[in-house]
Order: sequence, then C-alpha cells, then structure tokens
Amino acid sequence: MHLRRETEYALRALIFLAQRPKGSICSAPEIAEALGIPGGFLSKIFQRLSGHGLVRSHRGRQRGYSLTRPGAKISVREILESIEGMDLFERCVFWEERCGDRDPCLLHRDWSQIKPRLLARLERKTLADLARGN
Amino acid sequence: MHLRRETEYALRALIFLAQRPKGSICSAPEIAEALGIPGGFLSKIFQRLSGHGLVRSHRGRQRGYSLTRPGAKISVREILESIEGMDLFERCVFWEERCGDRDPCLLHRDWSQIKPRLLARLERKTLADLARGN
DNA sequence: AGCTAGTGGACCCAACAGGTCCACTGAGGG
DNA sequence: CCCTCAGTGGACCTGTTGGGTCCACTAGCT
Repeated sequence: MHLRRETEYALRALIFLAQRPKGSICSAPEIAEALGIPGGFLSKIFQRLSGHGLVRSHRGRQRGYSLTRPGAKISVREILESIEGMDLFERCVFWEERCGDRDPCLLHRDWSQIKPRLLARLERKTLADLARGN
Repeated sequence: MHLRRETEYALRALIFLAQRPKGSICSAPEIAEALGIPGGFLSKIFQRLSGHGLVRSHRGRQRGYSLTRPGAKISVREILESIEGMDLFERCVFWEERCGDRDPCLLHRDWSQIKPRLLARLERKTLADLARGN
C-alpha cells in the first residue's frame, strides 16, 4: 500500500475525463492546467494509463486522451494497480517488502484479516463513483 | 501507516526482552548481536522506547534495558506509536499527508471504514502475544 | 511543410530512511 | 579514585527513490 503522488494525479485526471461528456478527448497539457499538475509529469502518467488500456491516445487535430470505457466500468482498484503495479495488494501495509504466508512480517496476521475488506471496497468502487464525489 | 525499519527492530527487541525471565536486563549491544541489528542504531531505538516509558535503562555494573511492565500490559499499538509518532493512526494508509474529515483524500471514506477495525486489533494485541508467536 | 501533442528514454534534485561517529555521563570494581 | 563499559544525544553521512524536467523523435491534421 502507500500510494504515490503519481497515483493521486492519475485519479484526479481520470475523474476530470469522467466528468465530461462521454468520449471527450482532452490533451494532457489542458488537463494539467485545469488541475494544477505539472504537464510533463502528467504526460508520463497518461502513457502508463494508456499502456494499461484505461485511456486511449489520439494524435493529429483532435489530440489528447479519452476513456476507453465508461467510468462506471472502471474500478478504483484497476486504476491503482495500473500505476502502482499489479502486486500492489500483495504488498504489506506495514512494511514495504511483500510479506506472504511464508515469511510473514510480525503483523502479517493483522493486516491479512483487514485487507480483503478494503480490497472488496476498492473493487466495487468505480471511477463514476469518484466523479460523483463518493 | 507504513512503518519504518526502526519499528520492526523495536518490536523484535522488545519481544526478545519479553521472552526472558521478567525483570531481565539486557544491554543494547547484546540484543543487537543476538538479533542481527546494527548496535548503534538499536541504542537509538531504545532511547526512544525509554523516553516513552516502555523500557527502563540501567547504568553501572548491571547495565542495559528492561521492560517497565509485563509484556501482557504493553499493547502493540503503544509500541508502534512510540516509534512512529502519536499521530500514526491519524495518517492515511494511502497517502502520507494526514487526511481528516475536512480536506479528505480521494479514498478517505474507504480507509476510514477500515481503520477502526485495524486499530482495535492492534490495541488488543500485546507484546506477550507477539512473544508467543501470535 | 508546419504545428502541436503524444512517446519514451535520460536525467536531475531534494528528502528521508537507515545508519555511523563521537564526545560526554554515570555507576560499580579493582 | 580512576578505569571501564554502556547509556545519552547530537551531528553527520549516504544510498535510494519519489517527483519532476528535458529532449529528440513521431504522428496526424491543415
């Protein structure tokens, strides 16, 4: 766990896209400006999101990025994992090194009791929920 | 959340103390040696634990540290907070900056649903439990 | 052809975790 | 009464990494 700034930016940028008419295309500089995020950095972030199929890029006249799916079909979990890596939820809240059932950390039990609940919430929660302010 | 290495060392050292006859005094170098923790660093850690009243220091002939209370009376939460700071559980799992009910982070709701459960567990769990391998 | 933004790699910088060093303190033993 | 060893605490060092910039290149419209 413990998310990077990058992931916060990703969420905010995706929310921005989700809040406008479906299929809208916005450029990275445009979104960066609107949200107060450094432009070059946001470009990088979109590249990653694009690699994971959450957004599609467009070049030429109408350039920028658009969502590949409606916000209600994109789970928060998916977004987090796109940026943080697919092993995000294998990692431990307490210490970064992943602690599995073998070689557990001292507090492994405690986290493993709690984790599934959190995971379920983030799985269920969608970009559309976030865009609605939930 | 997200604990430092220091905190892991603290837990291990305290477990070490809890596992020997009550009132035992062990020196930092001795414990460091036994647990494979850098000596100078462990001294620092004990100083903090001592400042928070979890251990007492002894000088002179019989020197070292001893627990001030039986392990069953020291909660894991207390230990974590001693090292990480009292605001540990006000911090957010997701992003480091504390996110309260005002100015919440994007995932504040989700964490605030889960947190009390984790907190309760760590409050209930004691050093004695850890020493017993739980 | 030229404009602008996407692409992707190299790179830079500050902050901080993790850990070392050192000079000082204090209690007991010879 | 001084030596010894650990506790005390502050200064300091260092490698990693998160956060962000730069630059050369590509692609699609006008």
